[in-house]
Amino acid sequence: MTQPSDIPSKSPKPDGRVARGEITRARVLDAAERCFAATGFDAVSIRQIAAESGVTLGVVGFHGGSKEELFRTVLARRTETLNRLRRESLAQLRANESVTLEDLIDAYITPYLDIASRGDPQWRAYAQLIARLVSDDRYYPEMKDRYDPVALEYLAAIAELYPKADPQLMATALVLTVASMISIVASNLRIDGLSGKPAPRTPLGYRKVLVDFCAGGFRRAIE
Amino acid sequence: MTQPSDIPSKSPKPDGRVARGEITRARVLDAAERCFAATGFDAVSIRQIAAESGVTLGVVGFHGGSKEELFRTVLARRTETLNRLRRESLAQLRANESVTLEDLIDAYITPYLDIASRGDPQWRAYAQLIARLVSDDRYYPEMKDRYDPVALEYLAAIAELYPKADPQLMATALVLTVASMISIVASNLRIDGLSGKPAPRTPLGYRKVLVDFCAGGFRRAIE
DNA sequence: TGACTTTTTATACGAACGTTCAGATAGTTT
DNA sequence: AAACTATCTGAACGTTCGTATAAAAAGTCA
Repeated sequence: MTQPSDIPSKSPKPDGRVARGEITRARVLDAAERCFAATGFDAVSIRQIAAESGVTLGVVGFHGGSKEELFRTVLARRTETLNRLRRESLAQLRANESVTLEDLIDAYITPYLDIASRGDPQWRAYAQLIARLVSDDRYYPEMKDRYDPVALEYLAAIAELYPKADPQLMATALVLTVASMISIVASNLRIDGLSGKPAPRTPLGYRKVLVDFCAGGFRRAIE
Repeated sequence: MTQPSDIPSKSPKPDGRVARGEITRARVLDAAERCFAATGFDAVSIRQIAAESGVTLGVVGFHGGSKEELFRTVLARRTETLNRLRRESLAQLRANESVTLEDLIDAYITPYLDIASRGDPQWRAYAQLIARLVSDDRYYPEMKDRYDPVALEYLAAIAELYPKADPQLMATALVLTVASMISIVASNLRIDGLSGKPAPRTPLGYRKVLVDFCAGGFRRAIE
């Protein structure tokens, strides 16, 4: 079930063979990703990560460095892929003649819903890890450099549709859009609780209502 | 500056005098509230809370019990007040002839923005603590019983305006509304980063754009 | 094969953790 | 004043934490 990861190995040998420890390293990072996503940085111990990845304690330090370094490595690992997906969605839209606000929001949101809904549990873990961090200003300086550039590209594209809109209102609307998007990934529980029926199983099941909500809110907020 | 707390003391003596340790207990709970809000449950040590409240280590245990108990006490302490504010807002609306969706959303989110913007740093801390917890399914079972009843009252009021709307879509829209509301309290930083200008200083400054966004999104999502 | 590098094991260290408690202190009641 | 209860102090307990490291094992290259 685990599809091949699209994360480049750190140091491939010139002849193409990966270094010996690369498999172990991936196992450690994957386990760390799952643990950090499940309970957050502080609640996870190196020993838990070691047990989860099936290696001994020292190996985690050998491949991951300090706990802080390990955490930042996990954070950084998949951002480029996610950014690329979002940029591709945007480029694809630009090929069309008429682009709506709904198209743009859908293009921004769907890659994230997509990876959170994939079969690959690692991508799901990463999506949940991000959801855990956005509510914490401690990690913003780090996230800023990784995610804001693409967000600004989308803001620029939206600004073409609404040239007279206040930039600050648009930035706020985008932040609210992201918060809505992430809340869907972070918790499926509450929607179940508030409506009688069981909610969709995967984040992708919320794609339509999410785009509706965010686009409707966005348009209303900036006018 | 610290205005009198509206939290009832635990065990007032029959003659009205508070028990001796009640002041200390409040100091401990306040300090715990600030610490938990700042960095989350796991990153805070009892010793930090003791230092923050200016008492010795044992006193924290004496008044707060175990760390888990202390945390749950802090969580529970202010919920009734917040629920009361929201119920009062709703009751005030019902006195009016015509109530709009905007009115209802404003009535729901304003008490929260209000306490997060107050001078009292303890209410601000509590608001941020809540923001930290909603993204964590571990605490949902606990939060559910405290907050969902009032949320359901608002859902019912909205349902009166839109009798034909799908309950599940409405529940989803409310969850997205709450997520938007909380994201404003959780982080002021990103909006600054995405627009050039500095953002409003307090959450209340976002009241209008937030109501616009959520009401516009809500109406669009359920139709 | 033997020298060399990379990886893994097993263990240890000091620090910090949550919790407990006997005894000191202070306030209240008789 | 004496007995009593509530509160606080200071120190200790056993555990777990992150990190470091010497030595063993495995793999690579001459």
